[in-house]
Amino acid sequence: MNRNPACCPPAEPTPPVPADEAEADAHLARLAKAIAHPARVAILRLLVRREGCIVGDLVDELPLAQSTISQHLKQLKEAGLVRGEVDGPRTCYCVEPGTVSLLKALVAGL
Amino acid sequence: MNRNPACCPPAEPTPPVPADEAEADAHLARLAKAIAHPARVAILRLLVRREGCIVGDLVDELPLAQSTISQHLKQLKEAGLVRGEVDGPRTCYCVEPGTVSLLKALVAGL
DNA sequence: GTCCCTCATCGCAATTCCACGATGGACGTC
DNA sequence: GACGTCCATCGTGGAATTGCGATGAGGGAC
Repeated sequence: MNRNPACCPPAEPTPPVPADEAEADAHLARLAKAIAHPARVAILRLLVRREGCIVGDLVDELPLAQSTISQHLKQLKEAGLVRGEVDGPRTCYCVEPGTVSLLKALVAGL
Repeated sequence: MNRNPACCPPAEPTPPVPADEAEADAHLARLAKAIAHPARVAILRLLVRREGCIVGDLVDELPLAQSTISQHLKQLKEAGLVRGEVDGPRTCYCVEPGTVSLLKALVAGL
């Protein structure tokens, strides 16, 4: 069940740096909002643990409907924390390490 | 304007440690939600910078109504990131270092 | 006492979030 | 081709956020 195809270990371009004050606040707020729900934290953790994950795996692990999980994945993707690549009939999601690092840096800078 | 009375530098009890997996997720989600808005990030940063701050100072710094800022402060307080103490007619807010440390640790542990 | 200043709280409207079932597109398998 | 699996999206309710002005409690100054 732990499929780890060549979908995920990508060379992310760069962990971009925060710009000025207000923009850093806004960026941190957006990233924080992305993980401001227990289900999304759980998803992120699962994706980190096994490097990449099929949606069906997440549906098995979490007590939520498939559509709900898909929605949470969308939010994580829009925040840039996660990437999804179509792998035949399935979709493989994986974390975007650069964005996660940026989040950690922004929080550490508080 | 930078008032720093004896209100704030308190000896916070302890930075409590996360418990099991699901509870850590929930706690991280709650803290993340507290900073999931640019205004709250800005407030937190201001409180860190000058150690403690009167509400009026925040109203001067931020482009928001007094009632809105008071509301954001309430959310930060409920998350435990901030503490408010009445100082005569005013109220002095300051960060709760233990909770901030916990947030940093939880994010770093992703 | 009477003002005035500071701030928390109370509606209220507009928006967004959260969860779900249902639908449908894309892709293998046969 | 027909069928089944996997998943994204739509539509819909209910709840929570976000912003504001208005109100009022609490304390100093006089």
